[in-house]
Amino acid sequence: MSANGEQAAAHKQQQSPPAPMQPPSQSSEHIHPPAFVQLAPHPGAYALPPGAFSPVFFGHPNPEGMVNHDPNVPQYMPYTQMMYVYPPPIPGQAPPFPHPGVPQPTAVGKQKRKQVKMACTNCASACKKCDDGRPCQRCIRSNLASTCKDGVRKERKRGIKRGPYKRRNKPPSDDEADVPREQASIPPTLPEGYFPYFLPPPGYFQGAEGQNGAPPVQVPFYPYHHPLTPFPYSAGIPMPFMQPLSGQPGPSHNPIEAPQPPSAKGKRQRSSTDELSTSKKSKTDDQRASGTPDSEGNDVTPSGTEPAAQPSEPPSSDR
DNA sequence: ACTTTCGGACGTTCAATCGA
DNA sequence: CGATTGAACGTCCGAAAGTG
Ligand SMILES: [Zn+2]
Ligand SMILES: [Zn+2]
Repeated sequence: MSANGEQAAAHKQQQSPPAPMQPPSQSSEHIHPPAFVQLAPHPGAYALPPGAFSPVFFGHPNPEGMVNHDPNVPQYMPYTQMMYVYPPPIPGQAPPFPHPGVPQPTAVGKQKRKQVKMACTNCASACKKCDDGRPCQRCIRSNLASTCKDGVRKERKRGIKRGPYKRRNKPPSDDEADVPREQASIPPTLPEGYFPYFLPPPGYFQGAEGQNGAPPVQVPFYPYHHPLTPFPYSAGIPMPFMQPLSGQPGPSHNPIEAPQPPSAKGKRQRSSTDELSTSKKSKTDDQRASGTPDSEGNDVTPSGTEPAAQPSEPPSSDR
């Protein structure tokens, strides 16, 4: 199948993949009720993104749950660095709106899939996820390491006429017509140490809005660690998930969780003419003995020691 | 229940085309 | 000639079919 490039141009949305950056183990019973912190209006010179709130103090709701038991660290620590407070991403789910620390979903809230540059022949024929190692992890588990080798990429056809291209889009003219006015007010780059956690949609904090657009009085506080901004209470702290304050159907704001209609594809009938399966594989498969593949699609080793599957391809793309 | 197969969504590459 | 476009080509998700 992989050789057939005839694809319909219409890309229909597929089920959203599980959210990445899932902690190794997480249980819903670790969810804490949100604590609340007092907020103050943004004192700085930078405009807050719409919907962002600027807390002055951060505190862990439950000192028992703190990982940092350093007596020098106050239980309710003044956090002088400017931050925006938003609900954290819920493990296993995509955040209801963009969140740093979660790989940026596409505009429709979908996480981009990462592919290896070249799958081995075994994985390619099985249409399964490969990795950059040779032998790849899947072949190792399937005792196919001896036959694990790169496939040969076809040479692209040349001389194909393509017809006229669409008009090239000009560099955005002064009147950035496409940019919604609210977004245009957001500084393109926040100052160092600032990062928008979430931009809750309007009405997300139901009843929490202040009068005349004034900052809300209280918002739930969630410990969350951003890699660029050390946070005193970060690792190991279970993250409660934001629920709408009252009467709101929870996941409705999450575009990822938009209810998918039951599969529209018709039933697939198996064809007996199977050319790919001529190279028979042994009877092992990815998820075997590994429980389930992790959210990223990386196979998880039984021992739970992820074999550093992604050797982080060189940032420069060949060209 | 587990394994295998594979339809099709979607990511990547790169030749054709465009515009300066 | 560099930038952009967009289709060819590729990976692999996820569900159905097969198997014991
Ligand atoms: Zn492989
Ligand atoms: Zn392999």
